[in-house]
Amino acid sequence: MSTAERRAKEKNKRMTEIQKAARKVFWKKGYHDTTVEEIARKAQVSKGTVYFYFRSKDDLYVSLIIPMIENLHSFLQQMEARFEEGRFKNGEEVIKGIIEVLGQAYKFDPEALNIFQIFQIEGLFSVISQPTKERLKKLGQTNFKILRRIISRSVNLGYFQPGDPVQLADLFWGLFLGLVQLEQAKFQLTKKNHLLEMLEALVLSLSKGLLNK
Amino acid sequence: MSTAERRAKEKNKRMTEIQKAARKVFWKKGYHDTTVEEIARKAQVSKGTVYFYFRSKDDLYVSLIIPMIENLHSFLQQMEARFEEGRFKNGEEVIKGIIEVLGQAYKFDPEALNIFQIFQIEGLFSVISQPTKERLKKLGQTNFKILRRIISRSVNLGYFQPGDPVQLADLFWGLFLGLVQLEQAKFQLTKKNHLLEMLEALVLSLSKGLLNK
Amino acid sequence: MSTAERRAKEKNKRMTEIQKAARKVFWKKGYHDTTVEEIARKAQVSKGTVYFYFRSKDDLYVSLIIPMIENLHSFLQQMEARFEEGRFKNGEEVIKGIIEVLGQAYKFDPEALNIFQIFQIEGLFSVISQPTKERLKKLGQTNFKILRRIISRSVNLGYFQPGDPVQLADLFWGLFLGLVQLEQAKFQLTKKNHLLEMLEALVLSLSKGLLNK
Amino acid sequence: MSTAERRAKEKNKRMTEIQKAARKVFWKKGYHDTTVEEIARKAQVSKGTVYFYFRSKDDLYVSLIIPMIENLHSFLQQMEARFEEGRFKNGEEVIKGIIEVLGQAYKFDPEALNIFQIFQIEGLFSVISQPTKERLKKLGQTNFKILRRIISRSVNLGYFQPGDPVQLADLFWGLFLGLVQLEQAKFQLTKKNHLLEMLEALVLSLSKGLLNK
DNA sequence: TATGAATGAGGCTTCATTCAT
DNA sequence: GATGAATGAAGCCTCATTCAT
Repeated sequence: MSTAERRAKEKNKRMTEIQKAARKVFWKKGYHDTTVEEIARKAQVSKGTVYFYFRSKDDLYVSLIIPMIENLHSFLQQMEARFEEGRFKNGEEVIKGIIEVLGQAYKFDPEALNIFQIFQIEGLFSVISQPTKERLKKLGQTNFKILRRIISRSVNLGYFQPGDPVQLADLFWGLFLGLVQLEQAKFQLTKKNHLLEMLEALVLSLSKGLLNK
Repeated sequence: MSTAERRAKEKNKRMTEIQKAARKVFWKKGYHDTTVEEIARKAQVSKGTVYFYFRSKDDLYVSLIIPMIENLHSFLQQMEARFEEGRFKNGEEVIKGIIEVLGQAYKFDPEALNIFQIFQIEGLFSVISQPTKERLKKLGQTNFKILRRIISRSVNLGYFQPGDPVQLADLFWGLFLGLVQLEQAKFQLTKKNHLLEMLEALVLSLSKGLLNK
Repeated sequence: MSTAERRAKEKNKRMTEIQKAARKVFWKKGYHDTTVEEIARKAQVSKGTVYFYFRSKDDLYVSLIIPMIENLHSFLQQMEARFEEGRFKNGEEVIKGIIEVLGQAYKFDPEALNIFQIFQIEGLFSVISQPTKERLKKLGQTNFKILRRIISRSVNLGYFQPGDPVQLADLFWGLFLGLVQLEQAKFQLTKKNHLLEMLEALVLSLSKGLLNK
Repeated sequence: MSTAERRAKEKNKRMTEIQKAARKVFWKKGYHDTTVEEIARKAQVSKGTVYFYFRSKDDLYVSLIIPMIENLHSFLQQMEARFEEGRFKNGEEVIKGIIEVLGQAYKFDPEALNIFQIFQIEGLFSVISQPTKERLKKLGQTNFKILRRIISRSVNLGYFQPGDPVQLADLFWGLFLGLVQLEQAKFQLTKKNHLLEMLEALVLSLSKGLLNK
């Protein structure tokens, strides 16, 4: 390994460590109540170092969210591809598929997902700078559009009962967000997380209601 | 009307005006990014006046939420009473009832409801002071308990499919929260609000999935 | 009694009540931590009323101190007059006389005396506005000069041991201030006040030390 | 000298500079009328820097006083030790010893001593936060107790006239406080300080009055 | 006269960000 | 590259004072 490579690796490691620390603190205290100071302390580096790797607090924050969204994007794309290939034979399988994607995203990085919500409710919070927000918005919307497309085609295929596909997508998305939220609130008390089980239960409930049988 | 009365009315009006302004700003920017300065400006009063009517920023914030929670409490209590009187003949009616209550709460004060969520995700945000949080927590939990009780009895009555009532309550609550959230995000873009329609659609979807038929 | 007289009396009563309340609060909390609000509340009047009778917080504050200084002035003048009349036959009587004057001043208004100290240590505190301070300074110095004159003559009469009369005056004055201060500190704990006894003891101790025998 | 050492020294210097500036301002204007702004300006640093070195205004304030009290504590302990060793042959030597200790304390840091008084009259002023006050109180009381012990034993040894040792301790302490105060007030005018001479004179006066001969 | 709502200057403190070493 | 001291903008809050009623 060349010196340059080792350097790059070393650099990368530092970055990752800072992000790891940042994730913990952001997740525990929220954006505003998190100080760069605390992140630096937890990452065992100086404040200056944090600013060496990240332009700003915002930047660091977003760096935690992007992978999460991209990950979700990747899962959704895969699902859409499989959908196009005709792998989903009926509505129940589609529901299961969607729920699975959401579950995977959650498993990928539960903490990032939590942070991700903040972005989702950005109508409520302007936790991040306007340009950053725009960038995230775009990414989020792209994902949402894929979801809509899948649902829309499911309706066309007669898998789902006729209805507004946008509304159905909202239903899924909102359900998911709400449950994550709720789980988090409860997690504070019980330190146990039931989201995955919840999602399972959801499949059963919804599959009987939404489907065209 | 006596002078004293007019004064009292005048005073009350000012308070309401400040709250109105506060609601707008809190709702637009979130707790942290809202400055008392801006609230005062929007309410066309001085900062001092805000502090004349409210002990602190927290206090003002909570003053917006409490009525909402209490309102929800009242609706839930009414529903529970009706439930005890045997007014709900089957699971579908229970679902409709619950959705209706949530819808009423939303209609009562859509903005407050949004703010209320912040409290729901308080694990993520420590947006408000500890004592204030405790106070809200208690109120919120009481409401949640009523909801659980209703669902639990519905299961016992055979209205709903057997299952964990807590999980079902979570399902409703999470669904509701998530949808409100989503609607708000969309409201930012379209300025149109579909929550009530969404809730309607939800009745149909869920009633077919959850019910014991 | 004419209407005008009754009015004047009524007015005077209000003022006195405010001063009474002010004295209590100033004495308990000190100048800075006392709010006009609290004085008004304790006097059962509105804040506006306080400002009707007193130009400012300073003004009210000083209004409590002036009588105290004037009272001391009067006592000192009386003593000096008696001294000139040759009523004090020896140094011990002079010491007793001085201590008595200080004791009387204390008895006259213990609280005001406490407040009065603040003025004494005005080198340390600029609790009051400059012009007000000047005014008080002058009054205080006048008193101090009388004290010096008495001591100076006592030395000339051979009552006291030769020494700088200014220094002796300081000794008395400082002793008195220090003791009052100490008593106050202890008063916080024991709620008992021993100043008068202390002054008695002082006579004994000093009379044996200072006198020319 | 290593870079780290130089840095540490530099840092220490800054702190001292801030304290120096703070002392001047606190001493001139008193706690309340002193603004952090002014201290920062006088120390030629930004407000933020003051808070980098001191947690709060209180903290800075106390940092000026503690050394003084500790210094006094050390002197008193030394004296008590010498007392126990039988170094003080008679009452006059004890008085001289006490006065000397007080004089040393004054020499150590005249300004801090002045500030210290504010604490002495804390019944009157609640100049500092409750916890801070408690901390100071304890330190102050410890010193006072040593003084009392010395006096108490002096009485038992027949050095002093029978009497309440607490009262005698008060006498010394009050005298000292009062004189310091007075000197300070005069210092404002003459810019000359006679405290040490005053203390000398005091020895003579008191030694003749208090002693058992 | 009396009230008390309203004001706004000013104080303390936090913290993201910069920069000399 | 890394550090951490230094900065200063900005936020919350208090309270003496004013003024319309």
